[in-house]
Amino acid sequence: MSSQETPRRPTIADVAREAGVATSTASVVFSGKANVAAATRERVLAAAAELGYAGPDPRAASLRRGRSGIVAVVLEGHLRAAFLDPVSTAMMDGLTDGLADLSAGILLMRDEPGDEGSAITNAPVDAFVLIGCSARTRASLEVVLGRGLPVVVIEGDAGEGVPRITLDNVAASADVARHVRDLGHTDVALVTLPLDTDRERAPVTPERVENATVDVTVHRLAGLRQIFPDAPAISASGSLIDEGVLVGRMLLADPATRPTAVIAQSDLLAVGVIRAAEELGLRVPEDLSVAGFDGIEVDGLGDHTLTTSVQPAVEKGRAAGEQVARMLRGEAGVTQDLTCRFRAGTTTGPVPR
Amino acid sequence: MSSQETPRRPTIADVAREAGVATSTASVVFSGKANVAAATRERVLAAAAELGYAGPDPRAASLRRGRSGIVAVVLEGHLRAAFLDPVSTAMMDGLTDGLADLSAGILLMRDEPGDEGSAITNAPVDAFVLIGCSARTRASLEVVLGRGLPVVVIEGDAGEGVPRITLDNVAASADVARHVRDLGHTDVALVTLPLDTDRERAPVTPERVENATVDVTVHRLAGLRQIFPDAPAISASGSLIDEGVLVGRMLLADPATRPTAVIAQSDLLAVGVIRAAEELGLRVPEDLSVAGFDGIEVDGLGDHTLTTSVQPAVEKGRAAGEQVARMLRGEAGVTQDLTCRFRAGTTTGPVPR
DNA sequence: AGAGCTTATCGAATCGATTCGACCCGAGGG
DNA sequence: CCCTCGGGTCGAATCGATTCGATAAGCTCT
Repeated sequence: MSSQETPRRPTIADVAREAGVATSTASVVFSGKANVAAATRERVLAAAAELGYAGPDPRAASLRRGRSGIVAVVLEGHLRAAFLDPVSTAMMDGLTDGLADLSAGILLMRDEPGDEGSAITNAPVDAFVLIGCSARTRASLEVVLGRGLPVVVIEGDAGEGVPRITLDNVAASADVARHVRDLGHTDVALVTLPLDTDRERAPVTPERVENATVDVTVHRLAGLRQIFPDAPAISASGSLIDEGVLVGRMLLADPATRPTAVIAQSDLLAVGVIRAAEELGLRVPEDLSVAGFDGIEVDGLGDHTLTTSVQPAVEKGRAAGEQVARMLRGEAGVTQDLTCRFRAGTTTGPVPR
Repeated sequence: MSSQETPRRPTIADVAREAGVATSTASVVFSGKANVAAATRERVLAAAAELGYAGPDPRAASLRRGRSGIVAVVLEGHLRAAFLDPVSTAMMDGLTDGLADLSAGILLMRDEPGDEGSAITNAPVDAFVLIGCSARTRASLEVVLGRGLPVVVIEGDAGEGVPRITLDNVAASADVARHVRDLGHTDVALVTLPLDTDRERAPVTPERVENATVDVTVHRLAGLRQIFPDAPAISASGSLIDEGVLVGRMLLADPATRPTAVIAQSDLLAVGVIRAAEELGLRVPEDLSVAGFDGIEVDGLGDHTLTTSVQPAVEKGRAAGEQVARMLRGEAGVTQDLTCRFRAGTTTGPVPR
């Protein structure tokens, strides 16, 4: 009303006073948690409009309610990297779905090295979804559990009491390897995901496996090694086509030591290997069989369909979202093991004679 | 100490009592905003450990502080789509950089159709970054402004008083077109980004341009049309390689009407067009010149370097972040116009004779 | 030793909303 | 005609921490 400058934004108390009702009544008008006479509602709304009140302050509301409506998703590494991976994006999609009825927002954060002052300790969130499982993620887990918030871990082991969403990585990898073996291949090379946060691109040695911190990598490797116990392996520094090309060149450069089949732990890596093979004039699958893992749609494969194990990426995210929703309702979270489905493609074939 | 069940999480008051200090002192121990004797700090920390107190509740802190440490990023469309676009991800990267000294988290949200109860009205955030500019984004803008929070708009016009981060899309597009014209091309086709939220893949007509709601598309088109006023154009339904392939097929299928050059409004689309050309047995750039926009790294282009205009995507995000940081410090936000840099690649060449 | 400081700690107000029990009043039932 | 029931509204407590001004204690300097 007065054109004096109003130093601060109006509060619900201001609105209530203007409308001549109690603040509790005004509050109820906005939250709709109780019956309010139509006339009263009108007056409150009018007063709000008058004062330029844009609704309850979410900060205050979340304090009182004990809920902020935000779920944190903690990924390792640069945010950008996470989203270059189609599996991650598919998962995020599923996650938003799974959280839909909470109408919760998703707060992305990386697991920062610095424990103190980290976003993980300070963010006003209701629950956490941890993705992947590096040593760093484990450290983050401590912090999160300390805050007493619900946690769901995707693709990682968080210890007792923390629900997980996992894949049958071992069995699915073994399926892929078995398919390759059944085609007659014995001279097989493996391309693994990063073993640890160092992400070194280098041959995989027993001691490196011993010290590996990324469970997915280790599990898939175990599955592959069930079939090919002695296959040489090189770890890539990330799940990228370009990485696959680099590793592919390492594996295929020397005709003398060239394997007849390469199994990669991700489709992107597999595509890279195929590209490296093409560079070297090798035909796939006539000269070289290549298999991947994930079952994503990959651009640029020509007419090929990648032989791979299709993981339920969207489903993974959705499951995580649903567990979070459950836990926020006070029910116990449940660990879910999702299964991959083997898909024979056109990138694998019989051993060249 | 007692193994009685403690119904609720300890508060800072509990810790203070246990340590025998005032809550204000305990608070200061955690925030570090004032000097505390080492001995006192120890006692408080010990008490906290004893009680399992994991630090101040961020909800309460954000109420009191008036800051939640979260910045909302509003994108249009599915979150997933945003992350399939390398430009978006680069921008997000820059944004996190720009916000670094705020140590703020980023809350992703879509501009939901439903105004009420939307995340946009209820999220406890300190500021907003709006990306793109559809009609929906404009609607979101209203809500945000109503909340009186700082807003920065990337690639869109938000009206007076709202700082923008923009590109010289018109001039940069004209540069690309000029390069193509200087190579002698007169028979040029354009591939545009979506014109509106319908994202229809269809020939661009004057009335469609008239009703277009996506500023970027319109501006880039204007730049291209400065040089090629009559060039036919087809709008893609998104910035994706696959879309480029589809549109490319439409443009190139009929040898009779086939242009000698195609200018796409994004690199991904350009790559798609190149792929479509290769499908049809056309050589690039001998038979067909293709240019893009964005200057991203694209996988799978072989030895080609795309002719394009390189936009400062990371810088765009960083600039937005910095403006947000400024506004939160109470200074006025400043509109920034960033410029693209033309890059001649190997995908454009002289007109085939 | 007293004036003038700095340092450590305390109390109390405050941030802005939500929510629960109490209260009022008119309508319906016995 | 009295009593009960329930819709509508109000007061006041509460959520958990931050912060500012006040107070007390310890020191230096003359």
